[in-house]
Amino acid sequence: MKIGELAKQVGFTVETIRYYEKEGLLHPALRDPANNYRRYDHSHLERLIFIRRCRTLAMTHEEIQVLLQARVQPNASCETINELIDEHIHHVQARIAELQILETQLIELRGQCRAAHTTRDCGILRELDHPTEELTEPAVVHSHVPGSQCRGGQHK
Amino acid sequence: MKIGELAKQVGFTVETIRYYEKEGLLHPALRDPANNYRRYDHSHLERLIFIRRCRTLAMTHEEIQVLLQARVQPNASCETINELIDEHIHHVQARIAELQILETQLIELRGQCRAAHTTRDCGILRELDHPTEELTEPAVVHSHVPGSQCRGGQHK
DNA sequence: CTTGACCCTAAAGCAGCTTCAGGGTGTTTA
DNA sequence: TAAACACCCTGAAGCTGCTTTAGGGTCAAG
Repeated sequence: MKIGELAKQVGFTVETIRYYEKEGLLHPALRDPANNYRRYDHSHLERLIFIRRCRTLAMTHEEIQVLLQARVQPNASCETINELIDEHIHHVQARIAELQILETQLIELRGQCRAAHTTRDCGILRELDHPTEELTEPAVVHSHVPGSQCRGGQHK
Repeated sequence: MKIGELAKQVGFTVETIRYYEKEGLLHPALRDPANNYRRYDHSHLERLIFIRRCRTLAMTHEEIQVLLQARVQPNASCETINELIDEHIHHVQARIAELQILETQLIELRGQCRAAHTTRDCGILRELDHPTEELTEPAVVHSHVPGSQCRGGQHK
């Protein structure tokens, strides 16, 4: 099948599939000599479903690579896999904990200004200007789960 | 003071401070004519502390810009600020909910393989290969909070 | 024979930095 | 006085997982 069909079946965009090929997650497809279109078979589809499942579980490409490797070594121990999942769970849990602290702090902050005043008298701005003790600690330190690299202030 | 000193006082790296200047979060510093070094005063320090606090609370630069704007308009209504914080809280809460679903799914998955077998018999790989009903739904759809853009599989 | 749906590549964009390459400045110490 | 070392500068690339854009072929239907 062609890439559009594959995309539809598996629920990725065609761009994503091409991207996965470039990244080495998906084996390069054979090309139709006539027009250079990619041609896919059932094994590609299975692999993509596997990948999709892993991404749904917020695994990185690196983690997925490990699992894909393991998948083609039926006689190896699956301990690596268990450890990978365990670690991943820990990351997720750590992230949740961080965000819960963040939530608490934000609600506390929000409480500084219940009614609408002028910004001059806004308790929120005041709080942000002169951080209170217990609100000063970084809520979000670091993590590897969903989007850690992008947000969450780990200042140094 | 020079940038290194400022960095130490406020807890950012010098690179981050220069980056903030380039992004427009921080006003460009005056330069020492002798050597072109940046020179900072107390207002820069205050502004950076404000920014740091906001980043600790995982706000985007865009959100911080809004707050910084508001900060210099003492007579304006602070309703915008309240709304911004409220929305931010919602994002964080939504993100937590997503991650909790993810956690549940991962633990369920992990349960498929308690002892270490060969990968051939690994319940985890089996599950990833042939997704079960209730585990098929995307746990992480989207969000704007801490790192949404980077991770979390929103396939299409 | 043109319209529209599909395919291709390479490069840039997103967020918020960090790192690197390449090069000055300034103080201290041998 | 010269080397060593800490600090400053700029511009560009790298990180993650895609998405978007630009520019261009292929192919079936009307």
